Amino acid sequence: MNIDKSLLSGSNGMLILKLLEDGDKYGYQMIEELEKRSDHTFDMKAGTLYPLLHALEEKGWITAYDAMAAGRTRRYYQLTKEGKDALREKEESWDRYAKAVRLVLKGGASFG
Amino acid sequence: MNIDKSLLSGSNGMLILKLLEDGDKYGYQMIEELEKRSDHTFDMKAGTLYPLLHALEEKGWITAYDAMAAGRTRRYYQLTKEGKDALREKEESWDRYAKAVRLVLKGGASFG
DNA sequence: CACAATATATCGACCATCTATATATTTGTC
DNA sequence: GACAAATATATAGATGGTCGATATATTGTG
Repeated sequence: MNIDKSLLSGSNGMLILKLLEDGDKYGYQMIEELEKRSDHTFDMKAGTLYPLLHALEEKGWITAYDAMAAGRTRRYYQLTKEGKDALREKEESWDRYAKAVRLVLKGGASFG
Repeated sequence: MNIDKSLLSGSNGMLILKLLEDGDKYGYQMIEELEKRSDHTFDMKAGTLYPLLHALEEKGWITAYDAMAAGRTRRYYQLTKEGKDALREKEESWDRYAKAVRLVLKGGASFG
């Protein structure tokens, strides 16, 4: 693929960045919101999310801070400027990819 | 994800099966047609395609036969009944997945 | 008090894909 | 006729994303 392949398998990164557009969130909350917002299609695993959050942090796309809530320390994540830019690019890549898949699935004769 | 994850990263299998719906094809031809039909978005590598074809063959979704064409022996692949069923399932999974991504990207407030 | 739900985290494994490489034939060009 | 480019198939090694399993600690419920 000549389009960002890390998105195609790794669309989870895009989805997490998207969630953070609405405001800071902690890990467990993201799993729940992703499930709700996807109409119960997505069920991201903790074993997927936390390594992903750390990877996004290393890229400088999100930053983390600890805060007390409900008598418990929670680790909140915030979208950075760079994260917003990355999100925009990933959304564009996704649109292109989804459109291309639709073209192939619509299929029939050859194009060109 | 509670939907067929092998599709999400591995949408290539679905796309190949789809191409074969139109008729038998050989490997190199599939790479070219995929590029044309996707409006030059997809550029599948030979190192991706051939292992994939062998995997699809092992699953019984396609069968292979050799034929002469242009003074050269080519290995053609044909979609089986099981392959057609698998394709239908993968298309449904793709629709669900793409719809869920759209929901998240449309985003904004929380859903129920 | 036990148990489920909440909350974060790491590890080992698997699988899809890529790059690089190998090999052979056909077509086009000088 | 020689050579390069395109055609055609194939495998090996590496990378990267995701999962299941596991660990740990707290909060709410019966």
